[in-house]
Amino acid sequence: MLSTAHTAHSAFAPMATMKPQLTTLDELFSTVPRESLDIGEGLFWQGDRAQHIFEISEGVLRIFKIIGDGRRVITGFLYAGDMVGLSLKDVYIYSAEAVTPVKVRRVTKKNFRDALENSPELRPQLFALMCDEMAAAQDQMVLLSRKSAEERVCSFLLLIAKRMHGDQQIGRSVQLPMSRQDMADYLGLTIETVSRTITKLVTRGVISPNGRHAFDIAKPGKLLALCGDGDSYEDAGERAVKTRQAVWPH
Amino acid sequence: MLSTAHTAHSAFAPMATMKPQLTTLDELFSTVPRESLDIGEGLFWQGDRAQHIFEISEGVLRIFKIIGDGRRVITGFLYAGDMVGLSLKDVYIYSAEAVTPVKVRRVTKKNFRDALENSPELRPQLFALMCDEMAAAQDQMVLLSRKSAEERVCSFLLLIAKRMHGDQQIGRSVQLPMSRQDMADYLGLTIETVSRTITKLVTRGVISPNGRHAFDIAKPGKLLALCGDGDSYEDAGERAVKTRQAVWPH
DNA sequence: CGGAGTTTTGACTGGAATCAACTGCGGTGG
DNA sequence: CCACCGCAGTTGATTCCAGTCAAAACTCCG
Repeated sequence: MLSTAHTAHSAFAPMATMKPQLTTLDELFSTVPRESLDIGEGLFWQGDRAQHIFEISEGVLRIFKIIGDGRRVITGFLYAGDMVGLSLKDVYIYSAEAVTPVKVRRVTKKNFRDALENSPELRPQLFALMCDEMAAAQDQMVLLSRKSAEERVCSFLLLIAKRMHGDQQIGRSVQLPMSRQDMADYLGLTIETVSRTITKLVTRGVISPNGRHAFDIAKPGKLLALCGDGDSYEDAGERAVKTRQAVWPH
Repeated sequence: MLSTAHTAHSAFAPMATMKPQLTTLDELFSTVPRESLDIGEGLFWQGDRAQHIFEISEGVLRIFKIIGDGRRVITGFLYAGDMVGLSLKDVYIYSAEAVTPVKVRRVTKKNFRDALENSPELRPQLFALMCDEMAAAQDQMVLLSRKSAEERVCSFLLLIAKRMHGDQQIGRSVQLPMSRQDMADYLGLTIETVSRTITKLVTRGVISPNGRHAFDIAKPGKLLALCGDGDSYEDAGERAVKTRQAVWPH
């Protein structure tokens, strides 16, 4: 994806290792056969010995944790191209299940480590991936910590809309393959609140249903305004700093 | 921008660089002079150009995001030994302020990248750090998504108690240098709810105050039971998997 | 057509937020 | 030394948003 350095590189050192030098993380997985998961099937469970790292090549996966009395928290939905299983622990600290039919490829942690050590080009890619994941986790903390039910649902619709269109721009339609329960467990709400909130958005003409698991975004501007990210500092530059200091003086 | 081409040569020509090989991340920072921050002083702000990575050598820092209308979410407290500023973005996506007087060292992102590329020993350390951070973020999502006010406060007390004693075992006393407002913004509660919850814990004899910003843990077992992590799957192994499948069948 | 699972809708409850008053403490200066 | 101020924290009264409990409606199947 980035970097054209490998051309120069391979000219000097193709023989340094027996393994072929990789230039993208995708290539690492591309030689492995794909495995299929049915809807609802688990890829691994919280507590399993963590021996593999997976790349999703098709479908949607949910990642979740469960605490004592059965409360479930979905910490993320993963789409084609995402990786899962990255961790230094020797057991997985969360579970992964298929939301839709899923195809994945797996490599062992050892092979993954070796590939990284052998390819300087892979490392920044992994670093970038982990940073993105961290940023997403922080956005989710903001959502769970301070956003209203309506803001949460709107944020979610926008997130999935972006995901579906390659993170570039927001499309006019959103597919929501997951159940209302999944959404609730991701947004820190109940299934009833999610349902009511969606109904309200439909009634107000912000979105319009297209079956139960798809919506058209009728008023993208309105949706954006309702998601609670305000005049988001994300692209406001210097001015943002001023404002922020005014709001939180010390 | 993040060309890594030069490292390709280093396999053949380790002398190509003047820099000494480092074996721990600490060493990378150890040559740089320390900077001091007063209480409440900012290290950097959300939106600033991200040019440095910092290591905290003393004190406590708060990391937070602010959304439009002034809502603040503290995504973490950092202690001596922690690093901050890791990101691939060219601007910081959160702000960092001193909770107590703080001493930090900084290195440029470029130096940081170079050191990583030159030292195979550093990379797993960074990877481990990022994985831990990710795991902490997920635990925080669980807290914010599904825990009651009391569970949140108890979890927080246990977290800080662990932090203070080098992550090994929980001490009998907890120092809370941050204000109630900071705690509230970290736990997704209001200042009043934090205060009331602490009062209740004191009344019930679970903890006992030691000034306003320190507590003794009178009943560690009780505190652990109240934190909401239940018969935590974290150390339950195989049995946990069974139970989980029973609770969340498909 | 029927039945099970999912989603929606309705009535009511409750836990944390909000609004407001008060307390305690540390610093400052008369 | 202590009266005063300002701030952080506590406590109390009330509100409200989302949760809970319950039932109906819709879908997807066989």
